[in-house]
Amino acid sequence: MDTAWCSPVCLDLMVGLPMVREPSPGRSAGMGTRPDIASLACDRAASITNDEAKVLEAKLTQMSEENRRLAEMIAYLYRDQMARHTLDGEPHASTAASPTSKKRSRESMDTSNSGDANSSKKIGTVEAGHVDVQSPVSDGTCRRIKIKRVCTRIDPSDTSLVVKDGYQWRKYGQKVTRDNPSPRAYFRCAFAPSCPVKKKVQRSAEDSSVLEATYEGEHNHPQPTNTSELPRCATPSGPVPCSISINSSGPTITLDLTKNEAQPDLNKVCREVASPEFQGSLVEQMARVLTSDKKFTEALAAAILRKLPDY
DNA sequence: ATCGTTTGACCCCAC
DNA sequence: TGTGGGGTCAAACGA
Repeated sequence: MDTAWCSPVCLDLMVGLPMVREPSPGRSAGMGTRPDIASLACDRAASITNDEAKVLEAKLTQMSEENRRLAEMIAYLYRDQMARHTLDGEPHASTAASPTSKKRSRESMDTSNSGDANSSKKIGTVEAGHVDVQSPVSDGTCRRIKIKRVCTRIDPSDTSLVVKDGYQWRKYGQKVTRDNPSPRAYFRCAFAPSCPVKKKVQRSAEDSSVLEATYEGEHNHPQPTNTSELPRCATPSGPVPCSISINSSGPTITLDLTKNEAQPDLNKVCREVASPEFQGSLVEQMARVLTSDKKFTEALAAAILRKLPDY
C-alpha cells in the first residue's frame, strides 16, 4: 500500500478570491432583490472600453501563465514520484531473504539501500527507497514487511534524532552500533497501540548532516495529518496528489505530497513544475472544479464588478 | 499523576 | 558452544 508510507509535506496554495464581498454603497442601495451577479458582470463587461478590456485580458493572460507553470510543476513532481514507485516495486536482489536469516536479511537490505541513498545525495536533501522482505510469523507462514529507508539532510548541530514524517512516534531504545559512532534511536508508532510500524533513526556514518530513517512495516491506521477528507482529482495520466476545495475562506488547492512513497527533491520539483504537461493538467483540474462551483462563479463575477467603474 | 525519554540489562541470532 | 552485536524491555527520571 502506497499510503502506508507518507510524509507530512503538505502545501496549501490559496488561489481563490475572497468569498465575502465587502458591501458597495453605490451598489447595495436600491437593490431590493439580489440580481444574478454573473449576468451583471457580463452586461457590465459589454460596456467597458477597449483599453480596460486589454488590461484585463493582459492580467488574465498573466494569471493563466502562472497557473500553467504551477500546474506543470505539480505534474512533473507527481510523474517523478510515480516513476520512483515503479522502480521501487521491482524485485530487488536483496529482498529474497530467507525467513531463517533474520539478521542477515536486515543487514543486506540496509547495504543495498544505502547505495541508492548515497547516489542520490548529490541532488537533494531527501531521498527514499523501500523494499519488501519476508518475515516469518507464528503460524509458520511468511508475511511481507515493507521496509523503507529515508535520508533527510538536517542541521549538523542538531543532535536530536527526530525525523518529522507526520506520524507520532514513541522512542523505546537507543543504541550505539559498531559501524557508526552516532547512536541509533528506535521508535514505535504511537498513534495506534496495535500499529506494528517501527522506525530506526541514525546519522549517516559518511555525512553527519544526514539522518537515515528506516521504517519497518505498514501503518494500520490513517495518517494523523487530516488530508484524506478532501477529494482526489483525476488526470489523463493518473491521479495527481492534489485536491481542490472551496470553503468559506475561498478556493484552496492542496498539494498533498504525503501520498507519495518518496520525499520530493526540491530541485526536481522546480523542474517539474515548469513542464507544460503538468501545468496543463492542473489547469484542467482547476477549471473543472471552479467552473462547476456556482459560488465561485458568483464570487468571480463580483470581483470583476469591483474592478470595473461604478455604474 | 501522567506521559515520554533515557539507559542499563537482557534476549536472540549469526558467526 | 562461546562470543559479539543488534534489538527490545523496563525501571528510573524529568517535564
